[in-house]
Amino acid sequence: MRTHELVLQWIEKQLSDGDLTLGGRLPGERAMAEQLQVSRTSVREAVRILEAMGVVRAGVGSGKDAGTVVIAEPGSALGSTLRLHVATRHLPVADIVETRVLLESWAAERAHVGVPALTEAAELLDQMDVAPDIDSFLALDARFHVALAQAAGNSVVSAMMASLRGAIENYASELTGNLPDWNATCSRLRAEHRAILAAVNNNDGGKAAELVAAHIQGFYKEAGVGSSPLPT
Amino acid sequence: MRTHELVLQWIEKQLSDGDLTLGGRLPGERAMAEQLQVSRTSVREAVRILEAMGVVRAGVGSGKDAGTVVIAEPGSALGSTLRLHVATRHLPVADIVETRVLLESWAAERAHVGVPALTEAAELLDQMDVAPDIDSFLALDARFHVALAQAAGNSVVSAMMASLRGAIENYASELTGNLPDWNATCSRLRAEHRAILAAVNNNDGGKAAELVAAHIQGFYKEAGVGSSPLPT
DNA sequence: ATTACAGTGTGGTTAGACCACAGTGGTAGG
DNA sequence: CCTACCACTGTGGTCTAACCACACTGTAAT
Repeated sequence: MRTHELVLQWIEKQLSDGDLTLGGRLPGERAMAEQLQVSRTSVREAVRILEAMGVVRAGVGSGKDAGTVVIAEPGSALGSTLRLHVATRHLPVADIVETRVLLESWAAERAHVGVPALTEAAELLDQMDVAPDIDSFLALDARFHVALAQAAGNSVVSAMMASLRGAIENYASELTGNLPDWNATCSRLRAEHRAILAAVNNNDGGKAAELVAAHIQGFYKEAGVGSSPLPT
Repeated sequence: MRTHELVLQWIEKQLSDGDLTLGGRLPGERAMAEQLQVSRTSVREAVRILEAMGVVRAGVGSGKDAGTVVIAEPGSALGSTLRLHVATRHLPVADIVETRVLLESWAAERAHVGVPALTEAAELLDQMDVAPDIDSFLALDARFHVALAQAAGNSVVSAMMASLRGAIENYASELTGNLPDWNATCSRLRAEHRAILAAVNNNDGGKAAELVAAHIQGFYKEAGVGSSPLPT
């Protein structure tokens, strides 16, 4: 077993034993190196991995933001991973769209009314009405969909949707070039968003799920990407 | 921007530009360090991150398995990430079970008959009939469910199911202690697996989806975990 | 009381060295 | 001629020792 994996194992044990909790600080890199009888290099490689996984955040200097502290951001970490794999051309757009439909319609059907995520979703819709350009509109759009998914209260589904956000923004941005009339599409999307949120707040989960599925598939169809599943 | 992030960016560009493809080799660590005018340490940290993401695999020595080569294993990478976050107690079991039901019933309904993954699934069932102990049975069980999910041909859903595999094995192993009679449960599970596979091969997607959902929820219910969604 | 500054500890980065490993190719012995 | 051996080469893996920038902290001078 490689040295940095040993360090990783040690830190993971501290986590599952509860010796390290959310917001807690890891010992300094030099201290860990001495305690585990390894070089600081190996400790650093382990920390780098944890950082990439969204488990810790490293900060220089001293005080509140300094040191290596435990965080919980699986979404952004899974997002970078997906982005890298998309770069290797091994995750087709159609599959991402299909997965979105699956996750989001499920979440829309089970959204808990009154949850903070829905308030955030409503605010995002207001911001989208005055978005200055296409890309900022799409960024808000992606955040709206993530917020909607969070409303179902399943942390795994939330993390997965958050991880898709980056990919969604990218592809949406590329596909807008295929649209005949952005202004018309934009207006339609905004109306659909309002209808979805209304259905959710009205406790009409079934309708919300249908609307979400139609909303997502409608955009990608219009932008020139079919929604039919492709074999890997 | 930190130095290793610069290296990461450079490698990602090589990937999206197609200069680096699946199975391709990265330049040696020393060569990259010189080319980018950074230290070998920084290059190594970047490579370490890519390795954690399942984008590359590092091998010592020379020849076929040597050097740092581009692979595509988002599943195992996402799996480790999820495992770490479970260790921080931020991903409840109930959410994982719920997500399994969602992904697997969807996949069962859309499984493509005749695809290699289904052949593998059938072989796994045969091996489960002669599994020597509980843990190896559960390991095969988890692989069976992943294979089933792959049959739908959506690479994103496949990667997500693969990433859940580790968590599934862990929790299933812990929960078997709650079962009144393992032998009885094991027989039932085997029969249910056969029924699911038969429904899939019979092109009866709807029935397969129902059976899968009942199969997963049944086990966790029997082992003492409710299937009701919990707020985060 | 306020200001300026040296001190301390953090992660970030670098250079240079050595190791184990696995193939390659030359060479000595059969 | 063939075989067995062995030095060579290039890979990632690890380690040491140093320096940097940063941000806070305590102290001393104003």
